[in-house]
Amino acid sequence: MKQQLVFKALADGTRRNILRALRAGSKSAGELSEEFSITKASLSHHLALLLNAELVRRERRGQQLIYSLNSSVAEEVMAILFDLFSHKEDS
Amino acid sequence: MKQQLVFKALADGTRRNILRALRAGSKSAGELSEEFSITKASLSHHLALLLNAELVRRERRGQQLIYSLNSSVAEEVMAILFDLFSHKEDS
DNA sequence: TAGATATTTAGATAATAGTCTAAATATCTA
DNA sequence: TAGATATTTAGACTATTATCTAAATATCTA
Repeated sequence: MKQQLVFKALADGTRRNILRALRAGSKSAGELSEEFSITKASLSHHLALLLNAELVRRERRGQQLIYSLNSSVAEEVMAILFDLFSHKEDS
Repeated sequence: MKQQLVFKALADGTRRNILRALRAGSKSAGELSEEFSITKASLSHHLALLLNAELVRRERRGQQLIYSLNSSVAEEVMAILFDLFSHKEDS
């Protein structure tokens, strides 16, 4: 996991909203685009960053590309935060 | 807690390193500046963002300003991540 | 295979962010 | 109170990023 990619990906509100939208289940790029008031091109850009950070997975189903959450990276982020804020004397 | 401020603050590697540096205990701006190869002005800028996000606390001791970790916000961030990656059916 | 649909990629633009130097503010001490 | 020390603030510059339109790619279906 590349920390920098993950934290940069999480730094944008639209991308966090995309993750939230995917909690209901996996969705195609087109389905997601209906929920956001940005162009499909911009959404695709955000999805590419989320994918690059491994926060989401992608699989093709015919003409569509289906995106879904990758929860395991969230666990890694939490571990990093836990470490980041753990006072050295504590451990 | 303002999510946007916290995630933006965590998106920069230097700022995450500042948090790491503070795990050993609270430090003054000057002490911190010895550990980073940027100007005091730039460091001050980063500290202001961390403070604004409430990831660190600050108190004056004479001429010095002492910075320390604010672990409670880390816990909040973890809760948000937990929520962000929790599939709706699960809850 | 042509045309339609789904999505991404390319290139441009405007806003945001990180860094620097120089100047300002706050506190201490002789 | 004057000068020294510690830190921040102001203003400028460059790099990065979010967004858009237009064009390209991939897949399906008649």
